[in-house]
Amino acid sequence: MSTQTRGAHQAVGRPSVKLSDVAAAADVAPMTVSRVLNTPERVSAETAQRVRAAIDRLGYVPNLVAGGLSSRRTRMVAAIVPTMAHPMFVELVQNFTDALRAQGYEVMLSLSGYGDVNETTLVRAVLARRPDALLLTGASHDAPTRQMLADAAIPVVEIFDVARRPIDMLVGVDHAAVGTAVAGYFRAKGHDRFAVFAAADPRARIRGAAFAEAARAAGGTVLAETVIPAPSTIAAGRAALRALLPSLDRRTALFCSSDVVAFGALVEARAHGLAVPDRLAVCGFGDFELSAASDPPFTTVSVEGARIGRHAAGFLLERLMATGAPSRARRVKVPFRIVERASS
Amino acid sequence: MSTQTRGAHQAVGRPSVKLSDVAAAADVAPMTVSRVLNTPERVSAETAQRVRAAIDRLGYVPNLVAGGLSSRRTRMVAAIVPTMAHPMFVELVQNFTDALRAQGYEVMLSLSGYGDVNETTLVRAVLARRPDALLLTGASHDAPTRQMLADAAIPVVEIFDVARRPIDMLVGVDHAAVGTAVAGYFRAKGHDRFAVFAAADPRARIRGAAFAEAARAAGGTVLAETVIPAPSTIAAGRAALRALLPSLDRRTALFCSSDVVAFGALVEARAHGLAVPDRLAVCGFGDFELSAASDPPFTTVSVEGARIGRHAAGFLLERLMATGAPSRARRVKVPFRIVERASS
DNA sequence: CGGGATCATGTTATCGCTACCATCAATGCT
DNA sequence: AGCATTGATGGTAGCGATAACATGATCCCG
Repeated sequence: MSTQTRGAHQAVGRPSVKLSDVAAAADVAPMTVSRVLNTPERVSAETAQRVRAAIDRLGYVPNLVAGGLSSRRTRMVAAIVPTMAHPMFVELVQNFTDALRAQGYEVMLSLSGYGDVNETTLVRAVLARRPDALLLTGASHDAPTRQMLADAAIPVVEIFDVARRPIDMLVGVDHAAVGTAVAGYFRAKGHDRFAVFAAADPRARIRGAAFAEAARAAGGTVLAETVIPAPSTIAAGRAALRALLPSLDRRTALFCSSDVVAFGALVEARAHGLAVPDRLAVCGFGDFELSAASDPPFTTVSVEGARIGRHAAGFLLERLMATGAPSRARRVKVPFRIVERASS
Repeated sequence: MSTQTRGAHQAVGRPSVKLSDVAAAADVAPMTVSRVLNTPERVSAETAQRVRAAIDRLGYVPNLVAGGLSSRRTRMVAAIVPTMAHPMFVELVQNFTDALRAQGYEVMLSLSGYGDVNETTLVRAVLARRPDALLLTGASHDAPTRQMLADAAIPVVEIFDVARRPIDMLVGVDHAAVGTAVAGYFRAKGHDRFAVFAAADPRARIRGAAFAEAARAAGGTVLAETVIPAPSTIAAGRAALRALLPSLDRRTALFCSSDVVAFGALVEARAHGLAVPDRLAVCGFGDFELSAASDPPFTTVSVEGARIGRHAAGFLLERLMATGAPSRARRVKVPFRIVERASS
């Protein structure tokens, strides 16, 4: 029937419809079918219509693996985030994905967890798929990772952290400033006894450490700097507060590295009849829906994930769509906001 | 320097290290390098070592795009789930990913949302990347989608729903049975007035409808079948309960299609001084951490996402690793469990 | 001690698509 | 009218890897 010479090699499965089949059916050259799919403006309307009809008739689904190899562009952007259990990341990824999809890129999502997967290994696996660009959470990466990224020569945007020397582009959140700001907020309310529950995650620890430091610098007492296993849970928040109870004989201000932990602490406080905010003032982090709906609703730090996602996508797209303009490093710091509620 | 003939074609960017470069550096044929990476047991120890040294020295990262085209195996499994905002899906995906990773497959995750993305379009985009297998949430798919999946000729597992005629394999949850069981549970507690808040998501609606039907069949009164916009939020649960308040003049049993909604309903109930469980009994769905930590902790339906993920991965792997055994359709129904707590 | 079996490695021919250049017709401009 | 320009389409040559087969070398055992 067709002129294709089917190699003896790899005769597995039914041969699927390919671009050349569509070309034959529409009586045009394969290259023309490719143009209809990728640069339709360079094909005459009637030819395009004929080709589209053939595509529909044959149920052709382009093979982006082949296309990616040939063009050296996979139209895919990889995103490495620690978790999707955190609503901020959900929103971030959603916005990042939407912005890229609008420009014809798909996002390949990889979850790194907290420490259980080796970053170098993960990045290598991701780069093996040859993404056109990469989003990376955090801004401290080891030498082999940085080397691989440099060799890959693709746009990279680091998010959710600040770095002295970013790999390429950065959409950061200043976690130390968050800790300091929360301490300042509590001080302004007259607190002089503090405690902090921080998850065993680099950025949570930075927030916690900065909080403690600022609290001490202001002459306050830091009763505890409790480290909570990542990922954060309500139960861990309850447990941490339970352990702290004996020290809570006077008015104390507590900063939790996550709203989930803060909620747990509040539940435990209530169970022990500890008055909030008179005896224990609480501030969380993340501005999850929970923080507003809890009883009492609690104060928290809000960071707009959506904004980070959009910014990051914008930075990458600027590079990806660049016609000839020199690519420049970009960095932006995303603001945060203390949302005051009844818990403090 | 090297013997490679670099085509004039596609001279973009710095040429990255490729398999043939490693081969040259290690003084072996390209095929041998490929073997070291894919079937090391077929290479002598000393050659393998020499090749590995060259790989490390050159910082070679294999190109899976090229490998995928050549072998027609991408070592990638696609997963389409509606959201990661639901902890059950997070757990499901995590377990699915882990099980596949252990066998050398990576998971490409796509979020379909609830209705905003056209499934056919999404599936086409996913298949264009030629995954070796596919996980699909839900079990009702339109004709074009089914056709594409048939043409793709890859193992497909549908999850979280039951179907009369699954596409291929199925790891289901019987949502109608959930609704019926919850109604039965409430009846056993002497309830005769019922209400249900169900999200505008196919499976949530099935749970809600089955609940209402069973309640009526038992001679009960169904005060409301409230549809909540998907995705579920605490606020929506509060609003729905607020609207229902005028009807709650007598003891009523409420089933919510999500723990998030149930939590919202409880918060609102407390705000209005409605006694739980005496006046309002509540049951959620999902067994989120929230349901146990809330005050009061509330009854919910637990479905093990981890189990679904593991099962689904197992089914796919059975096919993917099949040596020659005839592939058979598989289906399993994952059980659910009503976890009784203080709210009912 | 010889021939088939096994092991380690090399050679060849694609996988399905697209960049680049060539071709040819229609068009614009002086 | 003559010639450069533009637009639509086609032909060719890879992209970087691997399946299948080919080749020697080594091995085993009667």
